[in-house]
Amino acid sequence: MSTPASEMPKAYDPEPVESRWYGVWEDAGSFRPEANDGGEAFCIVIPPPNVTGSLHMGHAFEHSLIDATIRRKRMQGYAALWLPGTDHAGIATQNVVERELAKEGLDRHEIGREAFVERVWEWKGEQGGRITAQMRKMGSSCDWSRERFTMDDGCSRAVRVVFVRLYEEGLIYRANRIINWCPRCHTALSDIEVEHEDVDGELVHIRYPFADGDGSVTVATTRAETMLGDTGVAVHPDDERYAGAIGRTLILPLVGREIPVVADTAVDPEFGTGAVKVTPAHDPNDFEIAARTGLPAVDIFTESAVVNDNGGRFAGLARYAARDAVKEALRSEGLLDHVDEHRHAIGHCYRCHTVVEPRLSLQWFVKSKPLAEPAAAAVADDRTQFVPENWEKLYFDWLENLRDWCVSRQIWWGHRIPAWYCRDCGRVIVSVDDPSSCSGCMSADLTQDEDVLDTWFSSALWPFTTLGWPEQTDDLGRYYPNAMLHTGFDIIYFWVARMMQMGLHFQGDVPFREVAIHGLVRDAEGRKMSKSYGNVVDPLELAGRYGADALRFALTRAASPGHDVPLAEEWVEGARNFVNKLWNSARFVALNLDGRTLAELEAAGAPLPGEVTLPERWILSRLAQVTASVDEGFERYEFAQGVQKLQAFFWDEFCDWYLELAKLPLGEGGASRERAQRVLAGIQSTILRLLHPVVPFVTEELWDRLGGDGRLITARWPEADASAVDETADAAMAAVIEIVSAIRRFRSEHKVPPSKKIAALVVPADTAQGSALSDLDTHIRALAGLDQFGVIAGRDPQPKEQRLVAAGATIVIPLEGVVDIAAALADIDRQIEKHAAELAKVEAKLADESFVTKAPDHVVGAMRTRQSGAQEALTTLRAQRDQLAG
RNA sequence: GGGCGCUUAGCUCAGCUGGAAGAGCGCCGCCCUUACAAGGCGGAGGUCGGGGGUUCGAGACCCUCAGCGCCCACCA
Repeated sequence: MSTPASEMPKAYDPEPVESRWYGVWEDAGSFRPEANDGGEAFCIVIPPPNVTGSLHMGHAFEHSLIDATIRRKRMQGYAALWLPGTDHAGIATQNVVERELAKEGLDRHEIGREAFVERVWEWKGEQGGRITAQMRKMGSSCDWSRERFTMDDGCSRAVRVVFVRLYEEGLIYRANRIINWCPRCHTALSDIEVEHEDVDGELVHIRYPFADGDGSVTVATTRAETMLGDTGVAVHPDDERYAGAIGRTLILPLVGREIPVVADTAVDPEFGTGAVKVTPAHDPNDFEIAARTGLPAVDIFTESAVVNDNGGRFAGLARYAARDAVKEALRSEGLLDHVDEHRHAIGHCYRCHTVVEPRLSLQWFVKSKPLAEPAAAAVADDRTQFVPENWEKLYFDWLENLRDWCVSRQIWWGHRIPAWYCRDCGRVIVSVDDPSSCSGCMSADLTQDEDVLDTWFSSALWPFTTLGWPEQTDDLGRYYPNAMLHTGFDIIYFWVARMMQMGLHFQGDVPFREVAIHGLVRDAEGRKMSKSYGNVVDPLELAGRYGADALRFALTRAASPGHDVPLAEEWVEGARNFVNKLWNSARFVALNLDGRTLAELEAAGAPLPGEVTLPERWILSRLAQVTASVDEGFERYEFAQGVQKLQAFFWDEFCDWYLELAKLPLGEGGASRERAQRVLAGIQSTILRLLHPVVPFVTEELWDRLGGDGRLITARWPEADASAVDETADAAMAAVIEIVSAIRRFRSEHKVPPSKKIAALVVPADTAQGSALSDLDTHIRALAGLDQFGVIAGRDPQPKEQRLVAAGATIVIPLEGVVDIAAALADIDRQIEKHAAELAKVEAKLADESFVTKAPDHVVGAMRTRQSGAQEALTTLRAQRDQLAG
């Protein structure tokens, strides 16, 4: 023991404890799986946070779950590995550094690509350690010797190997397609990087006159400015209204271009006017119509969504200014038919929230089908299971409707695409290593593709690149597939589904056996934490004030798969109180161990000396049950269930009842004291170990002070001792508790001061109860504040006595000098009322013929027991009432 | 337009296979009882969103309505 128990302060102070242990653990190598070398592998890779970010509440929550999972597995003897790392977060990080540059009045284009990337690496160097330092503060038990970064050498090489392999397999290709373009970030985005939002817009109806001057066709559009890029108008081939129009030529207003009317079945005759303006460069549908009907594409926007020279006199106008100008011009030419209100969804960039522009451009794509099908199958046949299962449906739906993934980004921070173009022969060379000459014409005049890959491309490889792939390392063999993954539902598409695809394709097996989905951390009112609400809480700040353990406890106590977690400061305060209670229970135990350690007493173990008492049998029985159920809760990631059960057991049963009851045998000395010490030690030790995955710091500290085996607490995960379960003891103690509570209630209701000792006699429900009560008479006297207590076989109602019915027993309390008759009568009337209501309810049930015949015997039997119990209670109480009233 | 989820005590939520309504926080009394006032003891508070149905029995299962939330969607 490092500190004598007598020096334990009354109030637990987390600060010195939490700042001490992390280093000890790390120095001992206890976060390395090698600490359990012979054990079965159990690996979780971290969902890599942004390298330049800082720890927010969502991380704190997720990490609490991962850490609880990994610490428990470690205690169970697994070679448990929590593999940490960070993500380069392409667009996000680039944006941050660009803002830094802007403060200096600089633009990335001014300093050039090389200098800019250098700048980002510098930034990463300065900021990169922050989040990992914060994780240490929170107690996350990562193996930092294996820490990775998505852009470190190994991961970068892996990305190239994957890209080349997919390219050679025909699963990566380059094509001119309509992609989602962010005019602020100046890059393409994948479909899921676009967030749709309903907005009130307009449906503008424009007349396009025929070239021959004979009439016009009216088209409807939500984006009037794109008419500048129209190269045709499409109608449904069966639409009689336009039967004569197909093949005729229209004059595009404001531009003057001659454009044809074409027929295409993609047109919905019901919508708008049934005639669609076709803008192949700025709308995916139109692009496809154009592809089928041979219409050309005219790009009218710059990369910033400003009208370019193809827009004629509108050139130089930003897209919304152009929209107004186009409408105004059409109006003045009398071609603006009318404008309807129209609510529709428009896409925004998920990084900067700018409205996304569909844009025709040359990009790299990953073919989806061949990768998606095996990924769906692996979940369908349970090689990977989602917890809770209902997220699987979402996963399947997404994979089924997956379109090819645009993976090229026009930014500078990221994995540069390993493709080179030969200036001489135009050949495309895709290669893991930088080529020095063209593989076709041998020319040395090569230029590398300017684009980088989507950040999620490297994330998709995380479960195996972090283990050393493409090298066939020992870690890869040992820890792939990962045991499981903890992550949020918001990145099932971005990340989970893609890891499944890549893992299956490149490793031939799923990346993890289970995916436990957690919810969002919300505030006390259930609102999402966000800057705009101003309800964002800093986890480090809370941990600083209440302890990392308290924050972890508060989060874990509410965590159940798939569900959001509300968090208010009061909850954390409550968790802090819990930790303090734990501290003090240990302090009590420590003060009563005669300088011995938990380990010594546990080793002394069974058989316990002397005769094992009811409270001892009971608490050991309860411990066994609770251990089993906590273990099961953790195993199923039902942390809330496990933690709440443990909390209730520790506080309500162990502290409130057993510790109080133990004070007597501890005072008796001899075998009684020895026995109580061993029981206390066993329970305290088990509680510490069960709690350790959730509140590692305080439990380690207490183990250090009381444990005494010179080892860290991580040694053993407790197993439930099924043989300790003792239902007889459970029932007997339940009765004792009920009887003591009844007497306490009586005292409290009649304001009998604690200093005033009263007497009580109990007529037990049966002989077993009777002997339990007799055995515990001293305890009961202490707990209920009695100076006299006795168990008697029977007693007729007498004047100046009160009767309480509890657990089938009758408690007799002399009233003389304690409570006046009127108050006692009122008390009895309340009890009579309660039991009469119970009897009425039960008898109504038993009078129901179909209940008695159809319900299972044990249910009917239980009902009969309740009936006789209520009847007896009423008989007793009424007789007593007559006595008092008479 | 599809899909998912939620509606239980003042607040946030548990209630797994249908058999006497729970926790934490808050609230109201009484207590510094030598582990803990960050505590102890006692208490109040719910016709489980509405309406149907299945069942001997429904907070739990089915249908339906209402309200809220989230995700997906290239009808211009």
